[in-house]
Amino acid sequence: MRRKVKEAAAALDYHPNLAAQSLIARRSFLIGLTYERPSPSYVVELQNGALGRLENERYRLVVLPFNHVASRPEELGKLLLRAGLDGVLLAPPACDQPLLLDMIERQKLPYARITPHSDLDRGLVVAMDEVAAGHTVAAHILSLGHRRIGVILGDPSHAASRGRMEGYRQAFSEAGVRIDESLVGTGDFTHDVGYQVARTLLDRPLRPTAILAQNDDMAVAAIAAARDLGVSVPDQLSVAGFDNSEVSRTAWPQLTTVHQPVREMAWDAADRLIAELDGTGSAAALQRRDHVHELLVRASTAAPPGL
Amino acid sequence: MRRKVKEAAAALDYHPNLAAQSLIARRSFLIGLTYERPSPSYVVELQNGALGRLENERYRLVVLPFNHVASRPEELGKLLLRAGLDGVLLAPPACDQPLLLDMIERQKLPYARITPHSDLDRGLVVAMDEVAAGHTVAAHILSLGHRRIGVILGDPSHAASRGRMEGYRQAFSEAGVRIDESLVGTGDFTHDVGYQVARTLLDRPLRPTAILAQNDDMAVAAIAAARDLGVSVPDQLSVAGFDNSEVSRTAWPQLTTVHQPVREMAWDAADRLIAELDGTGSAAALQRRDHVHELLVRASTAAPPGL
DNA sequence: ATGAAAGCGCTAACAG
DNA sequence: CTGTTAGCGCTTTCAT
Repeated sequence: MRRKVKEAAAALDYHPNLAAQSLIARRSFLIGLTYERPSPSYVVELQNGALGRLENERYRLVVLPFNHVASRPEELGKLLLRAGLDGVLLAPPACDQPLLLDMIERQKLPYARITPHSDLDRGLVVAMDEVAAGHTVAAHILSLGHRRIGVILGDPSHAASRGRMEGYRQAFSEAGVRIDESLVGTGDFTHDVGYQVARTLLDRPLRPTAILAQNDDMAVAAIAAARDLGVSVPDQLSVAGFDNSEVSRTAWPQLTTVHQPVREMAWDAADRLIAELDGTGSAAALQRRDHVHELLVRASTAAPPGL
Repeated sequence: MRRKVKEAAAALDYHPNLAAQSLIARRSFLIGLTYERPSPSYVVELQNGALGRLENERYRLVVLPFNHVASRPEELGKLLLRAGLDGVLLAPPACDQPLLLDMIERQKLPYARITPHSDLDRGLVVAMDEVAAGHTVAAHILSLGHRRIGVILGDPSHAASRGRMEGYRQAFSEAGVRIDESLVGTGDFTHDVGYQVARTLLDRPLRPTAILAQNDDMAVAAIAAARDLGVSVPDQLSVAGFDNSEVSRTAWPQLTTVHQPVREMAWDAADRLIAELDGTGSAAALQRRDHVHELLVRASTAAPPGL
C-alpha cells in the first residue's frame, strides 16, 4: 500500500509542496549569504565553499550582496529578516557591524560570521588571524632587505584592512624599521583606485623599493603602474598582494601573495550553521574554528636593487 | 484601528511568516539561477545582473551551480524541480539541454534562457549572436594582415564555443583564407588548459602569428605561454580573447576582446521571467530580446611581423 | 495496519 | 468598518 502510493506519486511526477512543509516545520530551509562587492574571485570562492557544504542537504543558498553596510546596517538587517531565512552567513564587513548583529539576535536568527575582527565571542565564528597574515608578508619583504616600503591599504571599512596593517606594523617594529607614513596610501580593494595610489607612491622622489598591497587586484595594479613608469618588477620594485586570487597566478610576474582559505572558511561557516539549525551541534562543531594563512612566494618579490 | 494594529506590529517586531504567505499565494518568490562553473567574473556578472532586476521585488535569488550538465541533465532537472522555485534562469550550457527543458516544461516551471544556441523558440529567450561575435573578432585579426592563425576553442559542450568558431569560419571564408585545422586546439575555458594548448600551437615549426582564444582566461594563458617562449605580444604574436572580463583589462598587454553584455542579458532574463510570473507581460516583455556584442581593440593585437 | 482530524500562519471571502 | 471563517498542502497525533 505504502508502495502503491509511492508508485502513483512517481507516475504523476508528484512533488510535495515546500511551502506547506516549511509552514509546519517552521523553517524554510533557506540559508542566506551576505557579502560586499569585493573581487569576483573572492565572491565565487565564498559561494562555492558554502554551496559545497549545502550539497546533499535540504538547504538552499540565497545570495544577498549588499554594498556600504557600514553606512546603513539597519537596512541590511531588515533585508535579512524579511528574507525568510533559517540562518545567515555573514562575510566581511557585515560580520563586524554590531548593530546588525543586534538586530539579527533580537529576531533569533542564527548566524555564522566569516572572519570577523571584533566581538569574537558573538555568534558562530570562523576565524582567520589577519594580523598574523599581515605580519607574515611584511616579514618576508623585510627579510629580503627592503627598508623603504610602500603600503596600499584596502577599504578602511573592512576590518581586514586594519588587521593586516596592524600585522605590518608589528613586523616592522620587530625588525627595528620605522614605517614611513607618507608611503601609506588608502585604496578600496579595486584595481583602478589601486593604480592611482601606486602611481602616487612611485612618483615620489625617493621611490619605495617594495609595495605591500592589501589584495591582489591592487597589487596587479601596482605592477601595471610600475610598468607604465618603466620600473621593472621585481628587479627595481617588489610587490606583494593578498588573497591568492586567480589574477595573482595569471599576472606577470606571478604575484607573491597570502593564501586565505576562503572556500574552506565558508564551508566551515555553513557547517556550523547547519549544526546549529539541525541541533546536531557536537562539541567540535560548537568550537570556534581558526584557519591559517599561507605565504606564497612567487616571482614578484626579490631583494631590493643594489643589495 | 488599522493604525493601532500596525503600531503594535512594529512594536513587537512582527514579520509575517513567508511560508504561510507562500502556501496561500501558491508561490515561493524564489527564482533560481543555474550556470556551470565558468570564470568567476562571468558568474558574478550573471548574478549581479539578475540581482539588479530583483532588487525591490519580493523575489529572492537562489544560486544553483551545476557541473557537467551535458552528462546528466535529468539530475539538474530534479534539483530544479525540488527547489520550490517560481521560475528559473538558465545560463549556458544548461539552456541548451532539450531534456532539461522537457522536464521543466512538464512541471510547468517558467524559465528564461540566457544566450541559448538551439531551439530559439522554446521558453523565454534572451539572445546574443555568438556567430556574429566570432565573425567580428576574426575579421579584425584578418584585416590586420594575419593569415596563419591559431584557435583555442572553449569547452565543446558549450554551444557558444561552436557558435564562435562558426563565426571565425565565416570570416575566414569571406577573406578567402583557409583555416589550418592543425592550428585549432581544444581547451575548456580555463587558464591552465589554455596554456597547454597555446604551448602546443607555439611550439610548431611554423608558428601562428595570431591566436584567437574563445575567452579571456585562455587568451591570457596564451600571452603567458608566449612570454615563456620569448615570443613578444603583440610584435610577434597577436592574441584576442572573448568576454571583456576583469583579467582582460589587468593583463599586459591589455587584451583585445569582445564585450558580451552578460550583466544586461541576465537583467533582461530576470525581467522577462518576472513579467511572466506576475502576469505583467506587456507586448515588449514577450518579445525575444537580442543583445549585441562589441569588439574592444586593445594592445594585444597588431599587424603580423614583417608586414 | 489504515483512516480521520487538528493545526502550522496567513489571506480572502463573507457576515454582521 | 470590524469580526468570523474557511482553507492553502502538508505532518503529526490520535482513534479505529
